[in-house]
Amino acid sequence: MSIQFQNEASREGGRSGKLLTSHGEIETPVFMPVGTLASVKGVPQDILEELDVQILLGNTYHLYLRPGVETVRRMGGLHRFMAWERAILTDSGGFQVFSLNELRKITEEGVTFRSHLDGSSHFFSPESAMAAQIGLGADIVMAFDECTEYPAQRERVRESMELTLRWAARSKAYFEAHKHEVPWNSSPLSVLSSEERPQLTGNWAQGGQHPPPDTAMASLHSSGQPNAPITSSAQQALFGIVQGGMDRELRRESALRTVEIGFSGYAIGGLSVGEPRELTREIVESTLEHLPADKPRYLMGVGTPEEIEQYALMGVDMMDCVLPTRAARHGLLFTSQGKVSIKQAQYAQDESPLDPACGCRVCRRYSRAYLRHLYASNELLAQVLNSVHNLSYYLATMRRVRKRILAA
RNA sequence: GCACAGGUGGGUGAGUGGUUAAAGCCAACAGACUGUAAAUCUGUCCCUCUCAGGAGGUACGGAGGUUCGAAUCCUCCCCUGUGCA
Repeated sequence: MSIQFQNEASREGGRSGKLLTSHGEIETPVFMPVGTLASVKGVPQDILEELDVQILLGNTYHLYLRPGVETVRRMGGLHRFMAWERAILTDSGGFQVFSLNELRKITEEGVTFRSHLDGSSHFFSPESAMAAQIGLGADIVMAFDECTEYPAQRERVRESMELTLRWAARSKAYFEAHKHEVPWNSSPLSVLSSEERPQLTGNWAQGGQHPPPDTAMASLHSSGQPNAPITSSAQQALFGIVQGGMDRELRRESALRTVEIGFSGYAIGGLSVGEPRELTREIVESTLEHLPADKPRYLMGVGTPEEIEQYALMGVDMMDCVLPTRAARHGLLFTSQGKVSIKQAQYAQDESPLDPACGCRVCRRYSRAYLRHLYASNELLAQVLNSVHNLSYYLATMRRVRKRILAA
């Protein structure tokens, strides 16, 4: 099977469980740091491990442009390439269709992009996006979707949603036909050290050793009992993405029809695109109702520490957001006392730790005055330390939420 | 001492008679950031008042002058750099 989700406890609509992937087990609800270019900007992998990051995001579009899917595939896939043995999820590139809006052209067949790096022209379709994600070899891959802009007319939202649904079916069809081409071996790599790991020669695609046949979705329910032994075969899982803009009715329809196509998990996409925060919450809430309880639910691109806590307690299992890392690089830090803009003059002489309630390596060691100085001096270390702290804060927030749900 | 080249707002540096309180960059200060084209972007950045649209004052080394009008032209002075004595 591609992925297992075991729901262990629920409370106030929130739930906690385990997600079993080919590269380890993930406790949910989980926050997934974003490592677009096979790197969480500014933070080395060993620190991510120390922070107890269980799963990272990578981006198909960016990695496709550089270093290229073929390069990553030849190096054994993203895990080996970036020396990260825990789980990885890749986004399909659908979001870039949205954010690179000046450089794209969408047709039924797919999207023509112009590279933001050199202006060269490229084409992504559901099929090619799947092929790229299989080549990269993340544990969880996303269907190729269109992230509907906001605001948008209802007719436009519906058309966009229909396109995403057609692309979802195509994504799944291609994925099912080609998922055996994943660049890693069928034995769980996470339990092997680098030395023990079988050398991948790169001819995996030419047949020969295929992973065991897919037993995927069907067995998901039956083996969901809490005490079942954790055995994950090496296979990717494909998630579908619900769209439907800010329209509850279209969201419902999108959810039902996406579930009908059948995926290992379901994402709520198309939010955090400029709409008021309150509206985001309403749409999340009304979309969650229509997603199956036995599959992981992934809210894409959200949010602040308060938001991820809130959504976790509403029943969202997975979230990712660039906010902790980007804000960190820009001097905005999240603490138990609220936001701290470390660049402010008021911290120039402040000897106290950034967040006295935080046990992270940054708060244990450095003063606000020092962090402000690093930032003001444009020292690289500022970005590193700020990112480590923010991620630590996000991860700690989710640990707290899990604990709270499990204690119920 | 002579000859050139210069002295502009916190710094650097444009501007060589009139929308010039004076470009751009830097610094400083504040704000934004939510499936990463982001070590990015936006605003403020001489002083005072403001019914927030503006109003007034001061300002381009100093002092005079020419002109309706000067950072810009002229005279003298002060200072800096380079070269020659």
